[in-house]
Amino acid sequence: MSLAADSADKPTLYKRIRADIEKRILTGEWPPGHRIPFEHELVARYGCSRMTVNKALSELAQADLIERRRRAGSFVRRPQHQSAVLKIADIRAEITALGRGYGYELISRKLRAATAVDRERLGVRKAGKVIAISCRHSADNVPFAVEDRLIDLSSVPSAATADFSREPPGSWLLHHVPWTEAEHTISAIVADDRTAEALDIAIGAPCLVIDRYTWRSARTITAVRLLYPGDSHRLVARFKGG
Amino acid sequence: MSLAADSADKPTLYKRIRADIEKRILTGEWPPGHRIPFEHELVARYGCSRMTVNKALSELAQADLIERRRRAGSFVRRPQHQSAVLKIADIRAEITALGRGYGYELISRKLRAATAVDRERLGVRKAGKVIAISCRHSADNVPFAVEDRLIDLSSVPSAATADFSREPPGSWLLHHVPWTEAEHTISAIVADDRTAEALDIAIGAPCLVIDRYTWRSARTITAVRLLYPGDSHRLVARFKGG
DNA sequence: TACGATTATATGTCTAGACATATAAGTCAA
DNA sequence: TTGACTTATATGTCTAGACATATAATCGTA
Repeated sequence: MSLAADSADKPTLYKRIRADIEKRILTGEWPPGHRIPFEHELVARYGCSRMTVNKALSELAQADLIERRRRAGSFVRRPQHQSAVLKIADIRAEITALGRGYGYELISRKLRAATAVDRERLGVRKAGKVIAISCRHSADNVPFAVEDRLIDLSSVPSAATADFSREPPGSWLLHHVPWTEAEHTISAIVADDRTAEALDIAIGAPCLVIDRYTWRSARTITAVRLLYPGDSHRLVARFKGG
Repeated sequence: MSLAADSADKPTLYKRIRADIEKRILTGEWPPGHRIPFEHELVARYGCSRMTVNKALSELAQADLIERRRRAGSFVRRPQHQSAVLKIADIRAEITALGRGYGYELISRKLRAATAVDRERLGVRKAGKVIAISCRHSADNVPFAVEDRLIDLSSVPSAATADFSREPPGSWLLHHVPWTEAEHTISAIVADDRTAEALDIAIGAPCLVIDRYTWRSARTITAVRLLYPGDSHRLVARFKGG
């Protein structure tokens, strides 16, 4: 019944208040829509100032666990946006993390003025230079994914001199272009003859396709298409809060 | 040069401070590793109390945009975990949001004691009752996805009396089971004869597979496998933060 | 009954202090 | 040079107030 935990704690008071409330929400004791105690009630219960309680509630609100409404109170939020955190690591890091030997092979690299197709793929209007890269990643010498990438040189001029024969472009970009936004589109296809050969699978075998479009501050950086053998590779996403 | 915006603003001061800093980070003006001004410097710059600055910085820290280190200062964070927010809406909501007509068809519903296969799929040890559901979702009368679901009745007893002939189990669960965690595995297969018929596609056509495993507080709730036609359906994920 | 004005109230923001604490940096001795 | 000790400092938390503001509830009126 009592909110306050009397045990001697290391965590600070506002963190304890936040954890207490979070626990009640996560266990379902306070279901979506439930009104949590008013600030002044929590102040009385924990014997602290309003700012301390306010900090705890503000953080819960920032984490979308509760919703605060003036005059009405604070309420447990309904699982609103069913979303998942999809971990799409840099492929080299991903393979290394699995404890497998990473292999990289540059198939082609072309620096050219952007064609109409390039511009459409990057979603830009102005003509400029681009780098088109095709490469293959492998794990323990087994093909893992083939990559087909376009980099907008006007956004990332330094890419022109990067050595993509040794370092995969995804890894290079990750370390040279900070704070990007991206959009992923996931779909499935069956392997055509070229894809089948590159991935060493049968023609007609299923492939998982990830199209990623990356930008920073409304500025296109790169567009990439990744093809994985569909039956071997798995994307794992964990989500919380829905 | 000046951090302060002199224009008459609606937003409160701490929000303006936060936005100012966020902008500098997102534009790359303050790259990863850059030390942002000390609290006392911002206090001087904005002419406010330390608590106001502290609130702005605390929120940036909670959003993982900056890292705060005692005695050292606050630093722009490196794009650390390459992750994406994958929106996987409830299928009915997803189709409705697209402005298309939603159709639902219950194929089978069985209430049974959990078999060994069921227990393994749910990741539970104890035997108990489960509901096995097979159903199909359609958009404008075109098959959209087929669903094969298992619900652990010991976790969700009320599911036993739910009417799944009219409401899809995913929607029902979303509204009756709050705050869950889930793990998604995405892969690709080619359609076998049964799948091909259910989705009205050719045998051997690509299919996108989502396996979702949902629990709450270490308690399994449901395991579901969704099959989408691979060339028509697209999962879109946006991510932000490196 | 329906609508408009008033009021009460919970949250939102802010201040000017305080003490705690982790730790970078400097100091000094072995 | 290395290690141990000290100190300065930036952040972390907290208080006891204040006024602002959105809005649910109430009351009065058409």
